[in-house]
Amino acid sequence: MSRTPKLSDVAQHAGVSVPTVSRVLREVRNVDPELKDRVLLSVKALGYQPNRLAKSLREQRTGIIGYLSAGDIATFHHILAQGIQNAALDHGYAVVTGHGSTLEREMMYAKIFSGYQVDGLVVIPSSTGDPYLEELAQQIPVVEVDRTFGAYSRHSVLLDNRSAVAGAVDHLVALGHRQIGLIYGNIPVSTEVERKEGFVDRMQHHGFPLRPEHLISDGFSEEGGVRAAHQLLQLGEPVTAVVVTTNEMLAGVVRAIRSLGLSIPRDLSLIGMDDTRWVQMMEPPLTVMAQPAYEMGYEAGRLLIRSIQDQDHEEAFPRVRRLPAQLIIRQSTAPPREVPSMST
Amino acid sequence: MSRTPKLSDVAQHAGVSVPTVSRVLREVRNVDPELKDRVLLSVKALGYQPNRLAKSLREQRTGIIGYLSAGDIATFHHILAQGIQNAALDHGYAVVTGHGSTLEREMMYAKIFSGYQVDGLVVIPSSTGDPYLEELAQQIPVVEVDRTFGAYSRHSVLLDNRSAVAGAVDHLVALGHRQIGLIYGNIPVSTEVERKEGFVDRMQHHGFPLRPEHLISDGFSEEGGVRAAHQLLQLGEPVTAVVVTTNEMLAGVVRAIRSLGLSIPRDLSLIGMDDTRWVQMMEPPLTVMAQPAYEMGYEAGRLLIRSIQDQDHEEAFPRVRRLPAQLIIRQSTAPPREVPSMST
DNA sequence: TTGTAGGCGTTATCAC
DNA sequence: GTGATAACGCCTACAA
Repeated sequence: MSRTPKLSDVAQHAGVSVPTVSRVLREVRNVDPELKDRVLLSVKALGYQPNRLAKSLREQRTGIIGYLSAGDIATFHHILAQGIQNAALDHGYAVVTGHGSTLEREMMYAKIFSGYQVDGLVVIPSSTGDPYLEELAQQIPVVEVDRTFGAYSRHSVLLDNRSAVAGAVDHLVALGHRQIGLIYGNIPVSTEVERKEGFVDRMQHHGFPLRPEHLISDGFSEEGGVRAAHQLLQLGEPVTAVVVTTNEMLAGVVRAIRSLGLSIPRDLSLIGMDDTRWVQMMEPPLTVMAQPAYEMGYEAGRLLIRSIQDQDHEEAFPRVRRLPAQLIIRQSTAPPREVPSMST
Repeated sequence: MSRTPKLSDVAQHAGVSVPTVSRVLREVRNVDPELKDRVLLSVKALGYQPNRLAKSLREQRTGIIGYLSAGDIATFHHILAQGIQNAALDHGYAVVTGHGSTLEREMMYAKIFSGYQVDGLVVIPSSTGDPYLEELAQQIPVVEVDRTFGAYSRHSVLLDNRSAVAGAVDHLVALGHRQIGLIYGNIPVSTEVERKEGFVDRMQHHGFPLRPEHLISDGFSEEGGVRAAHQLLQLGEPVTAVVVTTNEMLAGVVRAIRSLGLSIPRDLSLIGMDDTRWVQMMEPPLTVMAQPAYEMGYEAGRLLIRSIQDQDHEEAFPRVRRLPAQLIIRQSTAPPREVPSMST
């Protein structure tokens, strides 16, 4: 007998045929109760565990989904991954994970996933031009999460970025701010594009003239945030409030504000994105738009699995699912100071 | 022809036999250069991709390793996971991930990994009594990382917890502190045990009398940190410095210190564990013992894969690999204030 | 050097 | 209701 027992071992032990054991285990068709008992006893006795590999090969489906993340290593994407994990677990799938924030790595993982015959893929895309991913997307369902380029998949689970930023703007406007700046990342990813557009739209909705110099984009990093903040805050006509679209840049903005000797929220109101711990522990705790990271992950996993199991009715599915952000008001936002040059 | 081309399709296309194609692709044995070219051309033409499932079934090894994490969702374990991912990628393995911080989920994942025939497993154990994990560990190599119960595996990659805490103590002692408190988690996990022991040993090494009331343990959470800090700081004979063994509790300790109106480091020096962003963004930035999270993950992955590929020489391997922490001095530690009651 | 045959562990199709 | 038999895609003898 081999190292681990297989169906034929159980069959021999129980004195029945291999297919009978298989049928008992899968509870398919009727099996004589007595034989069934004998089989189950033998399974217990031998400690039989089914081999998913053989099952997968035979059934032409692995029960594995891929998760390819190009996200940064901050908390948001980690929590999102938990959501996917749990959705998979709840539906009997396993997750093989890859992390690739460059096109090269994304391509490597696309090949790997393809080789492992994953049944579907959740992806936070890093680029818009991965030929392997495109090919994969034609063979199996792919769900984009967090960001989209619209190229790979028919389905996506995204934040309602426009509403999120609009909510931030509304909050600041209600406090009395009129000169509001936006700091965002300069890479053409959907989140950044939508957040910027949402900002512009909402400012116009409120009838505020839009000053191009109040929209600053820079690198998607802490350093980018530092540079953008310096640029924005050293204008002749400074803003009284700033919205920052990414957590990474937010950290840089905070550092810059400190180094300029400005006080939050006395001199400047600040709204960030993503409710991480440091945002809560800071002095003062920051007002942010919180993303439902776990829910986004779970929803992406669930949508993918439904998509896998339902490939016929595919067309009926929604293509894009938007989840709302939540404004969490802390102490980094307050009414603007009276500006002497304007009030006198 | 089936949906995706297989070896026989390539063979037919190239006008050779199946094993020839296989041999060309695996670059094993000599193949006539002309046939080889024809085969490679056909592979390209058909877009053939090997099916790992069949390969795995045949070879009795999957090239998949499991990663079971019972870690929290803070940054440390996420970075560690990146290390494992990259070690796997570098050696041609894929990673299927599970997250289970309870015994129940740990058992579920152990079964899943077993079913997928993973070649090995890296685990941050959540408990000491998972029968499925124990069984799995007898069949495939298992490496514990971050913490150990010593029950599942012969190998582990851990922080040098004793030295880490000793370094923190030394730093505080050099600043002039004598009354140093320790706040640690009250669950019997190796990290907490070792850190506490390291603290006690080092205090005794310096010849300072150890006061039991200066060693406070509480729940492994922010709330636990709050409670522990209140308990420690409201003693008759208060400490001038505190070492906190976990990031979660550290957040609670900071909150408690603030609510008590104490100033860091004027009234109290503070050293934490784990160099996360919030620790850097805080006012003042905290002095911490930084863990080499990525390296720990990579090392665990590498050790596991070596272990998988080298099952014969297994015995020669080291059982425990300790990686050093690094003291990062920021502004939460300073000499203690002169205590009037003692100096006058 | 190349091809043929058999098997990895499972499920599906058919007789019985 | 049950048991042979074939097949999933690949690799490894062994024979040609």
